[in-house]
Amino acid sequence: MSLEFNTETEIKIINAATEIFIQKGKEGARMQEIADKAGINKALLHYYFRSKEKLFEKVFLREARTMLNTTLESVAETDNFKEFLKLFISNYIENIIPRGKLLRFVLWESENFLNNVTNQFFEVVKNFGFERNPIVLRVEKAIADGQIRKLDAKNFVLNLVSMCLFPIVAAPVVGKIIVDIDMESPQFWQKRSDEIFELIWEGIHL
Amino acid sequence: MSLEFNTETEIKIINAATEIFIQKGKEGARMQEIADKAGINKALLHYYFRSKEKLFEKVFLREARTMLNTTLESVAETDNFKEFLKLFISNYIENIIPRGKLLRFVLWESENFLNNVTNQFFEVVKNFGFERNPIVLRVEKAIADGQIRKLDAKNFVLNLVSMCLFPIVAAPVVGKIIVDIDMESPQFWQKRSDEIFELIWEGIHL
DNA sequence: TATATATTTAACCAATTGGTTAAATCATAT
DNA sequence: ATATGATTTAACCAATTGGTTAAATATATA
Repeated sequence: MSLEFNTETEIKIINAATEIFIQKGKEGARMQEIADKAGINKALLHYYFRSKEKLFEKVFLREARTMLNTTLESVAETDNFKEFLKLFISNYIENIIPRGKLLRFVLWESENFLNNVTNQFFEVVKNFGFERNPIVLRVEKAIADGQIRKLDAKNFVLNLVSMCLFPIVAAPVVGKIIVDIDMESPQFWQKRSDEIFELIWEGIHL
Repeated sequence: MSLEFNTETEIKIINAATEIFIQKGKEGARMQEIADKAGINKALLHYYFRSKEKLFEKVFLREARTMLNTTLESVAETDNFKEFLKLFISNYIENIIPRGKLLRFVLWESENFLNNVTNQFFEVVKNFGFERNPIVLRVEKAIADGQIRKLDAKNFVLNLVSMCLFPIVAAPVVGKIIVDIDMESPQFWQKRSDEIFELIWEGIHL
């Protein structure tokens, strides 16, 4: 399915729909509200995108792709794995912070589009010029080069990504539960990046 | 608000509602479907719980509480921090695995009930006989006792919880994207527990 | 100007949804 | 046996929702 939107109206619609869908979910969103936010009427909305179902699918897939792109865009190019790690963590967190709600949305709605998400993933990876997940590849290389100790690369990447993403996904709850932290402040996330790096690096360096 | 349900019918309703709400979310759930699953009719459903809104609130808060209880139930009592860590990770993962969908549900719907979730949290913590998050307390004690190196306890706990929860929250997507892993197999999660522990322990022991 | 396309207007529709009502039935305990 | 509360039945309602239609109008292009 093409995810390119050409005409101005198409773009206005998709942007409005994206905002509403992320905010309220597929079931909670209302076609009328989307039309209003796009500054058009319902007739035209259905004229461009036949049904809510089809509109949602386009929105969701584009956003899923955004998430994957954001991930790969956070990968720094450097032969020094220690530096790579430090940069990835701070880049990734910085890039994801403004997308917490989107992340929750994707995780919540993804179950109905699993195969499509898979396809998006491999397309994005290919677009970046890789055959497999470049982060896993990078870790495997670091092991082979003797830059870090032997470990299970996939679980390691899962750990790395988890520490970056989960606190952002769960920010509303975590922010309320853990007192004395302000999850809106850049300092918190800066310090958090350092703490993640330190824990990981201490746990893997030779 | 009381979250105790006494009569058999109340329980049947709450259980049915819980299943449907977790599966379809607040907006996606249908009162008729809940009544059907509870084996009663819509009139009786509204006779017990006046509105969808009120029914949902009770369901959501009880489930949020379940999540928090599950977390604290995973805390093992042992003076040896290394052992504590090992046990917590494997217990927690084991306890959460059957609740992945619930976790997604809570994270997605929580924004409208943030204050209630906060209250639940402190109630649960108090029920377990603590004044503050017992895991954070435990880490602080381990530092004070010289069992691990100095570090930011809150960020450490955030890291710990993230590595346990995120892969379960994101399991549907992750399972599709990372090939060669079967996230349904107990062996995968057993090995994952070991990998998490190893990474953390290597990163914090003296 | 003529033609084609984009957009609005506004009414409309069928289906669904949350919720109500009143009378009938069932169960149970006094 | 009867009184009380639990449950069913079944019809009903108003509001909302996704979606359609047809005619009018605006816009741009040839």
